[in-house]
Amino acid sequence: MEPIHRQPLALQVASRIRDLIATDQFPPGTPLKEVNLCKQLSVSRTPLREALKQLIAEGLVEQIPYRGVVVCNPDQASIEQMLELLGALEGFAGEMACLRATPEEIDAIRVLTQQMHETYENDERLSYYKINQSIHRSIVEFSKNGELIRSHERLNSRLYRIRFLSNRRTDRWHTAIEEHDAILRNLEQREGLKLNKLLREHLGHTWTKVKDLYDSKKKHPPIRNSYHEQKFK
Amino acid sequence: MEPIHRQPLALQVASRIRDLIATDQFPPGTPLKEVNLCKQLSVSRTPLREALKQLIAEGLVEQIPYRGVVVCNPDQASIEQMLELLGALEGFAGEMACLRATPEEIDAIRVLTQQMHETYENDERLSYYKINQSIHRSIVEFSKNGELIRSHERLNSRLYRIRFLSNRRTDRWHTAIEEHDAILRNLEQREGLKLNKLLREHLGHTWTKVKDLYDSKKKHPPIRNSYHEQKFK
DNA sequence: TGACGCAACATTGAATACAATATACAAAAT
DNA sequence: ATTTTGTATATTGTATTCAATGTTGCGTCA
Repeated sequence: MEPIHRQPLALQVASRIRDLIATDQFPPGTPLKEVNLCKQLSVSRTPLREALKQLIAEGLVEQIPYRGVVVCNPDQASIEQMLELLGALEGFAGEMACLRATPEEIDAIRVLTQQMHETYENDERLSYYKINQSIHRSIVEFSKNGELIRSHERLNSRLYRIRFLSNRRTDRWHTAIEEHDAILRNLEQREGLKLNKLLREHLGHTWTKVKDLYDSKKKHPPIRNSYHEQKFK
Repeated sequence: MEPIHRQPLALQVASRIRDLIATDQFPPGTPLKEVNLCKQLSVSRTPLREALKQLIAEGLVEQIPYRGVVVCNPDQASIEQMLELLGALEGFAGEMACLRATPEEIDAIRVLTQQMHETYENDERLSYYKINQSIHRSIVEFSKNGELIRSHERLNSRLYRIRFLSNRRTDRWHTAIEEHDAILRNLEQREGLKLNKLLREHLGHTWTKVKDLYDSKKKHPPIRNSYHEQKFK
């Protein structure tokens, strides 16, 4: 029988903060002050600190001794590295999925790819983004490698926000969909090596999108709303 | 001038426990009771708990609510998955290293490989193990991808103990060294794809070694010295 | 004899109190 | 005027206390 899963407070706090970061409510640079957060989340410092420790381990926030925890603001270089690694993980996952995915699972990808086309027709960017995420997550799941799935999940969550922000760009939308068609085809035909290459390239293109976003930001630097932001440099 | 790096207590505690697990002083199944460890390490529960949270995030220990933390005892399936992922990471790292390693860095690998030969001649297994680790770690470093390096480091540390234990087997030693020669050759000639494949296969062979160890353990189950061990099942 | 219930104990979860450290600002010295 | 230094304050790091939960073992009752 399925055991009941408990959620210690620290875990709940961690997921909440994760969400707040992913949805840009805690943008990079935000100082996560313990007493403030305690009040906002109605928990005491102990579980909050344990949650922060977890986020530190995930690389979502960074800690400076006696100075506190701030939301990470990865620079271009580390984002490029993260996407490169994500590409490697997904590529390998795709290769394994070609060996291990069941026909039913491939059907599921087919359905999702079809839905992705529909979001394109209807210009629904948010749905597109979510379906895109689903497809990639599914492919990784079908590798049937739990470690790989967890690694991917963690890295992906760190990139969630930045990829979401770069999703507004519409110029690469069409080619992205074509790439997904190719991904589906190669999965259907169990062409592991080709799928690996495709996925790595696909993520490489994501990097160019993100890079454009960054470059345009540099020209028009956003107004900072937190006077604390520069404190830690 | 080089800044002084502080080590919060929790971090120090975490590395200490990590070492204790890697060196098999805390074998799988060992319950990590907070008050005990506090006394042994002379710290209070708060930093200890934060350290444990970190180890949980790393996957080195697992926590059951209200029942405590125990050293993970990964089964064959998850070890296989971990090694598969490690192979993918190292393979990809090797591919990138072919693009990015400097000649001096490749020289360093050459030196290490030579030293590895010497440990083989002199039958020094511990040195062999450590040099082997150095080579693999170096290749990953030469990928110049910090994210990849950290992911590899974490996964590798989880496998440290089990690989160390399986290092006693001597029958695959010679072929392993030959593989390392091939790895060096392909790195020198910047044959990224071939090196990728080689490294993945190399790790695949590690799996067969580990598997043999496991299988022999099954026939002669070790005597358990902790009466708590079975408490959590 | 075996199952159930209850109580005592052990252990973790959470909150609070206290100590260590860093920052900011003002006063004093050059 | 500028730099330095001391002190107040804010914030994190650590220890301790209290509460919640799980386990064990014994006694009672069918």
